[in-house]
Amino acid sequence: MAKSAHGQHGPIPEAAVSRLAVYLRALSSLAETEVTSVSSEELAAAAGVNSAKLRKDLSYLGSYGTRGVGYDVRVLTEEIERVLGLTANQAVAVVGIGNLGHALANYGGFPGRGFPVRALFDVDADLLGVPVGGIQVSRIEDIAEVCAERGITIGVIATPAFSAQSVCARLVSSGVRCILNFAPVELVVPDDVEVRKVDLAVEMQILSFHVARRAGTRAAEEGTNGMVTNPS
Amino acid sequence: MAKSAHGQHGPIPEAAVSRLAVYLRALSSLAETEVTSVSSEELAAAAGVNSAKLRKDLSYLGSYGTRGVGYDVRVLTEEIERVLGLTANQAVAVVGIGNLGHALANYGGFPGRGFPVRALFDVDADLLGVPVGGIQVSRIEDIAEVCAERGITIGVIATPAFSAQSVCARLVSSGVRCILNFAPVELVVPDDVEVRKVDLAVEMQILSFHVARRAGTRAAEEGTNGMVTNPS
DNA sequence: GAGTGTGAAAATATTCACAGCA
DNA sequence: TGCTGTGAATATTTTCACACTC
Repeated sequence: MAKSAHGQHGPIPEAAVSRLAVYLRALSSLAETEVTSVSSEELAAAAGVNSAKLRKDLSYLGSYGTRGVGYDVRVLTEEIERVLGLTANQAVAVVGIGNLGHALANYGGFPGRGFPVRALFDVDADLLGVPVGGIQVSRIEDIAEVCAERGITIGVIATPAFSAQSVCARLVSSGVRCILNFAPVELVVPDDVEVRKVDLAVEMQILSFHVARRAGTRAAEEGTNGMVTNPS
Repeated sequence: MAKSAHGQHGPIPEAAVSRLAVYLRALSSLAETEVTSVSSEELAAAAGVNSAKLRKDLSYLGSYGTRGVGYDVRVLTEEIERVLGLTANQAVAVVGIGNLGHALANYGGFPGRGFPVRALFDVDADLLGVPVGGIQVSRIEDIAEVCAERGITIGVIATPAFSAQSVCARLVSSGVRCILNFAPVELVVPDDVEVRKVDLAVEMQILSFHVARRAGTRAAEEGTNGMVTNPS
């Protein structure tokens, strides 16, 4: 068997995957300027990570840089896109056309292209057939049919919490294997389905923790009292 | 010095903090039923993690369970809220009242209470003074004044990428130390400012990677079936 | 008996630091 | 000389497994 000099070596660590998308955006910005080559130092700065981590992450893809020079913007972009599976377009369905669903539908293809929204679903009869962002809203009951018809591969759940699990089940039984969940519940899915959750309340609470901690720390350092229990 | 049996022992690992908020929601659901006590096993299932991890996470807060019994829902809820700093309400400002900003403003306090939206900002003159979700939109130039006036502690950036950094700078110089960023850029902030980023394109791309990988794996295994890929 | 709390082990992830190539 | 690619060292996170308490 001929061994290629390029190509993915082994499984890419999850943590690295989630940063590849970030590098990709940084590369896009560069591509818009006249820059054709970047060093790990520069790209890392643009992506907000340190350069050793960036080089390590890229090393999982293979060897696409040039020692003493850096990375070719075009080559690296294409390589990351290939690894992330962005060469084939994924068709997206958004379920739940409330405030958030509306916003998502109007994003029109999700920033960073490659993710055209191709179907919208809601229970609200008043919305049926109404075009949002150029796409008509279909009935939840028709998820299976419409998803099959339009080749949906990614489902976005933007419904209230109480209906998220049932919507999810419908999507899964329609063959959707990737789900982005904005509803504040833990979805139960088969092993071969990938779910990612975006939870605004959780993000806010994490921020809240950091404000609180900082305030506590500051009070402690203030010399006088504080709510501090932190024995360091 | 009297040593309390309770209270936080040391610094709480970042990974644990980000799950506390998830446990909190699971606890809220339980509180709505008549359940007053849960085991780590049950709570872990509701939160989508394994029970060892949950127990370890909770152990960073101190010892709030009862051996042989479990955790008191009320007590644990209060403890997590205290640690996350949810006892004091954080006032939120949303900057950029486009599709997404609109949706965020209408959330009205962010699910999971404790985060009332108290200010909205946009550059669009047509929006000035228009109430969205009950709050009037103010001018970006007035960020400093309005934030001080309303005691804003958390800023949410929902502007286009090109204005995110300048909006961020305004928020920071107005004293805001926590930022939730929806714009697809890496914000540069002083060390004492905490930024969390929510990036829909990145989430989609990570999902895309998993579809691609699955498809690849399946193709490779075609013939001899089995979901076994793990070379252990 | 049942289920927490936690050291110790294993797995992951990050950072260092430098050999090796353009 | 300059910068990549990567083993080795370190730090963090997860998991195990069991002593301990109710």
